[in-house]
Amino acid sequence: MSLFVEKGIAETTVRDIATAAGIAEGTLYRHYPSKEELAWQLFVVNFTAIGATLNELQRAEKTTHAKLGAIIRYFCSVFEQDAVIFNYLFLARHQHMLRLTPRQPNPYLVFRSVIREGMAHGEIPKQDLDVAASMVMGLILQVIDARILGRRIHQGIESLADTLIQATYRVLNI
Amino acid sequence: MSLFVEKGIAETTVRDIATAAGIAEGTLYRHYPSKEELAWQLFVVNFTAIGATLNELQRAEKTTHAKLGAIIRYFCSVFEQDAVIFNYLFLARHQHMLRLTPRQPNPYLVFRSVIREGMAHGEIPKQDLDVAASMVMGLILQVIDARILGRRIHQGIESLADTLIQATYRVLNI
Amino acid sequence: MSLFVEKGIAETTVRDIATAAGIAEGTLYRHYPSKEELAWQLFVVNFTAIGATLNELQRAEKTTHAKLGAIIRYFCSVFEQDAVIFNYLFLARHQHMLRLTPRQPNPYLVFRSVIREGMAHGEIPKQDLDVAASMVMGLILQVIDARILGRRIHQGIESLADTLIQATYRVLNI
Amino acid sequence: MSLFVEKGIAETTVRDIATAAGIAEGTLYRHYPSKEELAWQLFVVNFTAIGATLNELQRAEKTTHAKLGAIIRYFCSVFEQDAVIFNYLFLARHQHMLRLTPRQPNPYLVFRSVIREGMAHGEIPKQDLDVAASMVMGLILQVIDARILGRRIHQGIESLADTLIQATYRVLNI
DNA sequence: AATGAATGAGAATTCATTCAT
DNA sequence: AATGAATGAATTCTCATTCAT
Repeated sequence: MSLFVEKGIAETTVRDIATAAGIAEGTLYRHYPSKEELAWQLFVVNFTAIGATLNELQRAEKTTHAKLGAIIRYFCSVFEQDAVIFNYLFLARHQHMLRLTPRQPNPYLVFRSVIREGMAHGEIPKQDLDVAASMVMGLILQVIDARILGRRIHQGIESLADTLIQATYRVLNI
Repeated sequence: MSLFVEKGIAETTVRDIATAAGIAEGTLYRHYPSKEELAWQLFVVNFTAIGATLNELQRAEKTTHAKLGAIIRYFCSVFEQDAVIFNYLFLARHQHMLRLTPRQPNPYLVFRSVIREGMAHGEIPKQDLDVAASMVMGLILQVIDARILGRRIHQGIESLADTLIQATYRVLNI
Repeated sequence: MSLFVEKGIAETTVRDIATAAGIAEGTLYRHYPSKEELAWQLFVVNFTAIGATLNELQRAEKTTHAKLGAIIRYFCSVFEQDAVIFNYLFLARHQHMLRLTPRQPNPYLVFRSVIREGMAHGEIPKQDLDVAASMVMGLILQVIDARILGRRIHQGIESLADTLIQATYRVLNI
Repeated sequence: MSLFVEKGIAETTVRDIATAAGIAEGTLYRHYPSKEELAWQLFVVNFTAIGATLNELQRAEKTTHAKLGAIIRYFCSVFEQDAVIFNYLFLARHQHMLRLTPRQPNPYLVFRSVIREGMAHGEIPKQDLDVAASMVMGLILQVIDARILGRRIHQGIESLADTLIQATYRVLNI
């Protein structure tokens, strides 16, 4: 993933990967049928793992307010701890999005369903669901991206999470 | 740009481009020294053009409120009229960001300076400038991106712009 | 010729030549039908010109001794004055030698015929004609080449010519 | 080397080489990083090998007279046995000469040092060292070259070596 | 199961030559 | 007659994948 993030997927060769992994080029093919499939596995495993965790987190909370807080806080901490995963998922998103099935856990869909339920229960004012979910995802992702790459943002992770949570409440008009 | 957006930059061959352009492969090299440079030119020309237009638009307005409205509205209209340009800029961003000089007009910096001035004039509550600018950019871009790619969002462009403007005001606590 | 000598014939492009000559690429084709033909013309014109001059010089002298002195002295002076020609002829020799007809004036053949006549008149001891001519050509060319390229040899042209003439006499056993 | 000698280095394609070698084009690049580097390796390996052998040969002899005889005789035999190598070194000389370091064994320098020592020991009359060495190299190389390419010289290798040795003694005034 | 040399299709790029202006 | 943009065949080189060891 580091290599894919640093150089881009197409620009990373199988030799690069094998060297970095300390194995022979041919050995890679014992684990993945192709470079393309490796990139996909890396994407889907991490993407769905985060989706699954987010889902558990939101289910553990009662109110929409608390659910949003929990999942945003998790978002911030997981990417603080593993910027490479965040960057990879961010980078590979467009290429792999279409291959995701609706059955697979999906962070975007977790946010979406939390917001949908919030609207259903009257905790969030009625509004276009996908617009709302996109706005929330966007403001969070962009800030994390800026923090990781742009080096502009120097807030601690705790206060950053709080900032994003408050902003999310305001965007959703909670 | 269409080809780059459809297939990805690395996946688009010079032959693809030449064929689509109705010229010979060698002819491309009379206009651009390499495929890489072509991708960069396509990026920088359009990116700075949008940056320059945004800057003019915000200067034509008095209040921060109006400035934000004008530039978000433009964002929505440009993507509506030139979805390919918008997508290309979105796609190529990570690859080319580092090569941009601070002198070149830059949409992100326009948003950032409007927010900075708003805070200076007391029109926007004091907050971390780059976090605020990132949140605003993020919520706008993600929604447009979802509309273009995800096919989830079907609102008309007019009401979408208004939605984004209102969300921006709320995020910034105006 | 400078370009051909500096970079090699294959490595010099028509664009290089046109630029150096201050003309357009297409214009070159008004003067020469191809780059290959240009290289050939450059070779044959200079090669035969030197051959013709050498022939006149040897005819103006009576004795083999004097003939050899005259043509070696000319060799030294012409290359002292135009190192580029020497280098070009030296460089292009192998490529173009086969295309020379026996009718065309040829420096090697002038040396050869002077030596042949010298042997016929008893001025030079009998020996293998082509071996003798090659040895003489070789010792002269290599020294001039070393002087031009290798920068090892710093003798003045006058004394160098004398040295080569004396060496030629000794090699031929005159 | 055969291909380079027959067609010239620039005129020989990687495909030609791979086909002649009975390997795939890509395989060549597992052995040499570029065609250019292949040409250089072919040059330097053979050039220094001959230089090293010449050096051993001259050290095995006591007198300058014997040293010159031994190295010239070797020159004649190596070209007889490996005309392709000889031709290749002759052909590639100008392109690669500048990349040779003074540390690498070098046939020219062997001749030069034998002559220098000969002058130091009074076995060869005092004269300009580099002029003398160039003349000797030139007369030998040109004859061998003529024999290989020009098809003019048909002497047996034994008598040719003797002829060149005697000519060398005369040129050096031994 | 691991290796890494070999493969060969396909990529970017070059450049001698042509030709409309 | 000169120009220089356009051409496209040919070239070098890359690299995902295969396969004998």
